[in-house]
Amino acid sequence: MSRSRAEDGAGTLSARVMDQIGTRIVSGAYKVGATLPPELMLCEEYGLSRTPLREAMKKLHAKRLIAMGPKSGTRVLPESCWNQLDPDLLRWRFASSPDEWLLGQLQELRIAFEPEACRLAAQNGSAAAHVTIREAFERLASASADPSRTIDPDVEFHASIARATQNIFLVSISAAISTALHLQFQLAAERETFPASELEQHRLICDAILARDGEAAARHMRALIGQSRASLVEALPRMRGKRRRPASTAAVT
Amino acid sequence: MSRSRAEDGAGTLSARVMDQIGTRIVSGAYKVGATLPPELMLCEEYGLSRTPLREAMKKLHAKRLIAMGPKSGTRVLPESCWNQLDPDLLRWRFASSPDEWLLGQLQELRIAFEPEACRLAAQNGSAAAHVTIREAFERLASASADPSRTIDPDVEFHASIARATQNIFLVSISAAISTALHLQFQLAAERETFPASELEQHRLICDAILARDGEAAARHMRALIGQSRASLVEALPRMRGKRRRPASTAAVT
DNA sequence: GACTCGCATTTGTATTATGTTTAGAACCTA
DNA sequence: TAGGTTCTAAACATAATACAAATGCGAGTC
Repeated sequence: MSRSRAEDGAGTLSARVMDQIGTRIVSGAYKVGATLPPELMLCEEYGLSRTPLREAMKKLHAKRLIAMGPKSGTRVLPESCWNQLDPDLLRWRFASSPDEWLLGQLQELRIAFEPEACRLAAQNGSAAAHVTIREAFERLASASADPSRTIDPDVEFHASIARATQNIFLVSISAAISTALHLQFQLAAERETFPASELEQHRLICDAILARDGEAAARHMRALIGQSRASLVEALPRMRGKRRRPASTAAVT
Repeated sequence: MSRSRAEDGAGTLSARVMDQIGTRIVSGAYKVGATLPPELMLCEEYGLSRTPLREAMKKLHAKRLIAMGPKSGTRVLPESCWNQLDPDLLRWRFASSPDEWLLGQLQELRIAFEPEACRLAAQNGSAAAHVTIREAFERLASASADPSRTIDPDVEFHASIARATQNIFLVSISAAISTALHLQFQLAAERETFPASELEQHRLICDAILARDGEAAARHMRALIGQSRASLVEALPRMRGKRRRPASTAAVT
């Protein structure tokens, strides 16, 4: 009975164990390609029975982090197989090493995704969806004095644009980006006030979408992401400067 | 012993049951928001014990199709929560109703990502990755006489571009797109020969990337996706013309 | 009528036993 | 010795059962 039953966050036992093992995989404690211990050994290590352990394994399997087979054991799949957009996986990544490389990867994803989302939101978005975007912007503007309170409206602003596209895939990707943005904004929340230039950029995006000018909205979104990155790289060195290289993303052809 | 043990495809029991229940959810047999039968009832219905059934449920949970709780039962989550890029989910969608709406959604996703992927592949791609792209193109060109044999090289062409970006998120999205493209190309494979204009467009993309001209590569990719869609909408009416509207993607604000 | 308490239902976890698959060793043959 | 075959056993896959925990819902009470 080494586990005090309340030390981890809430949720079921299988969810907590999935978090633990997932974190260990992402952090490299269980290396890619390696075979992790047999189930019975893991049961003993984490102090639980096979039922919840296997349910945790099946969830990791659904996220494509591991492969299981008789006799061969449970292997950690190469990172190129992982479902990198899974919110849980993103949480584990940010918890493990929110380094410059990860933020750069995220930046590239946003540059690909968000301008086009703006274009579609301007083109396809319903009037009600546009109102939601405007409301999120106004909540952001009214909270801009207190940076810690801008996180939620800022994330919601970007998410509401994605929803306005009426595209299920972009909405789904937006869920991943929202998770990552929330974690990223927490890193950058130490600044004293929300930068006025970024707020202005949000306003330009909002206005362009409501005017159904998709091209301008996309352009302003690109500018915002660029600004956001610039303000982040100067805030990042306050953290530990661990450096990670991909090393396996495009290795196996 | 109602189950003949070989009627379904290969794989574990939990995987097969996950496929069945997932298909039913996607097809609407289990409606969004509804509470599906208790576990013991499902066990009886599918003729198995709770252990593999729950493992299947946990995988659906990891894909965010369902939420489970004591007494409250197992509910089908709204589509906006689903991980729409999961390859399994895409398979179920195409099996259920590969209609014009779904292909339009996919088209929008591709327009958002593949041009930017081309730009990054031209900019960041290693020489080896570029060779891989060229090889995929050459396999495509040499098979262009027999459309059924162009499917795999064509999918591999797009996937190799994604890998060349060295961006884990784009590679992950590419896995979803590859699954969808494979299913989509099978629909369009009835044409007699691979269109010469599309092959030429592939060549332009390939050359632009190898010349590290990201802007041109992106432009040609946009053109290709447009052509691909045009050739598909005329091939689609041969299928049943079921019409589906989203109805819940952007409903809950 | 509102509030509390307890019951019944459903999921969550534990335990044990047995079946199935397959990597790897042992063995046999040419 | 090389090659293939068989065999074994380790590990996962499935089953069956029991109990614990949580919670929606209704009965009972104030």
